[in-house]
This record gives sequence, structure tokens and C-alpha cells, in this order.
Amino acid sequence: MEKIAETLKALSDPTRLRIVNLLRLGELCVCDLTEALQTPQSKVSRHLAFLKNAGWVRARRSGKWVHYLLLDSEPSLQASVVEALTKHVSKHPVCIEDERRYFDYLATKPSHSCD
Amino acid sequence: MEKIAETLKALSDPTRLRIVNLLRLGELCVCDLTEALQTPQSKVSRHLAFLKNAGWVRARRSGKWVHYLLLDSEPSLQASVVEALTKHVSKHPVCIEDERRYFDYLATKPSHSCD
DNA sequence: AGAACATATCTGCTTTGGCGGATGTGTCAA
DNA sequence: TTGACACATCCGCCAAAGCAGATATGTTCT
Repeated sequence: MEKIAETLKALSDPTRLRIVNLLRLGELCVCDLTEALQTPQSKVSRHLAFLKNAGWVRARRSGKWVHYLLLDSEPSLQASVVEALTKHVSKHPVCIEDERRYFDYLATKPSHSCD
Repeated sequence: MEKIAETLKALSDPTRLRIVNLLRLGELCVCDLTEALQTPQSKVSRHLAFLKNAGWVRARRSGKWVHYLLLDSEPSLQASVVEALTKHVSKHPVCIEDERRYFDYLATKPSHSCD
């Protein structure tokens, strides 16, 4: 029961919801997220650690960068909740802004930075 | 965004998950819940207030008793999440115990108490 | 080795939220 | 109106978790 509560608590913070929403686009590294959310890097790292701890995401190091990706969610609780959520979250103005910032940043990103 | 986070935070506590699970059976009063969860009344009231605040439940006074019921959840975020959740939560040993206690208590409940 | 960069963690602080037990409030019945 | 009951809220306390900024760690390039 505590496990289930923990899983939901991981999504009970605005920053973490925004991160999960962006990760639906595919795996992103910390600097991508920091850029898209326009928020201190320590904050992004902290929340990513929380999400990882709760079993929502996985980290993959690639050179200097650490990429985070949404886990294919078994147990299916997560799958259903995230499906229910993202349909709503992704329409939120804040999330639309996040995505816009991310794509803008992608377009101007120097070619030597993280893939 | 804070609103969505708040909605999920309301379900991020084991006691509140157990309450929501029991309320799927129909409206219950505080003493029913206190009995089923075997927990102090102040704790039940506190968590019910939290759930009410987050828009998950509504209170209905009937004489000495206050009945709580799950709201028919529009926005549909709540509907989807609660559907996803309850399928899983209700199978949890703790919730099975809660329901057993509730039905045992129903069976032995004096006729003069709350309907 | 050392500089530069990405990320993680620590520091010091504040807010939030959990708890049990005590007390306040509302309702009914005698 | 007093007593009993249901429920809500307050109290003092403690742990969890939020934050920004500073610093530590890991990696790559020169």
C-alpha cells in the first residue's frame, strides 16, 4: 500500500508532472529538461532522482550526459495512471510552453552538444 | 498544474487510498470508516478533509452523522485515475482486510446507529 | 595533468503534512 | 438543559520534502 502511495506521490508535484510529460517525447538529458523547464539544474536533478526512486524513470549515461526515459510501466497501475494523466497534463498551458521551449532549444542547439 | 498535482497528492497517502477504496462501496459515515480502518477518529476526519479539499469526496450531514461519498468525477482525469487505481488498490491485502472489517461491523451494528 | 562541462549531492533553511490526544461544535433524546 | 454521541479542529511535536546556491563527482578533450 505504501508502494502505491509512493508511486502516486511521485506525480504529485508540478515540476515532476512537467518532466514526465516531456519524457513522453522520448528520452531526454538533464540539460534538455533544465532548458525546457527554465529552472535550476539542481531542482531538475532532485526531481529526477525522486521519479527514479519511485520507479517511473530510468537513467542511462552516455558520455558526459545522463539520459532519462520513462519506464515501460508494468505494473499496469502506472501505465493506466500515466495514460489518464498525460491526456490531461499535456494540454495544460504550462506543458505547452515547456514543449515549445524544448523545440525552440532543439532548433538552436549547437551540434556538439548532447544528441 | 498545481491543481492536478494537488489532486494526485490527495491519493498519495495509504490511509486516503484505503478510504477512497471503501467509498467505492457507497457513501459511508466517519464512524464506519473509523471502524473499518481501525484507526483514530481524528485521523479519519483529517484525511477526509484533505480528500474533500482536493475535490475527491463530498460530505452530507444526516442527523448526527456525516456521510462521505466519492464525487462523480468530472474532470475526467479523476475518473480515469480512480478507475486505474481501484482496479489495483482494491486487490491489496490491506484493503481486503478493510472490507472484511467493514462487513463484519455492518453485520453486528446495532439497529439504532447510522443507516 | 588540467580545463570545461554535465550532473549529483550537500547545506541551510522553510513549508508541508503526518500523528495521537485533547478539546470544540453540532445534533438528538430524555 | 443536560448528557451522549458523531464529527471537526486544535495542540505540540516530528519527519518529509520543497527551494536556491555552493560544491563534489564523473567525463571528455587538450
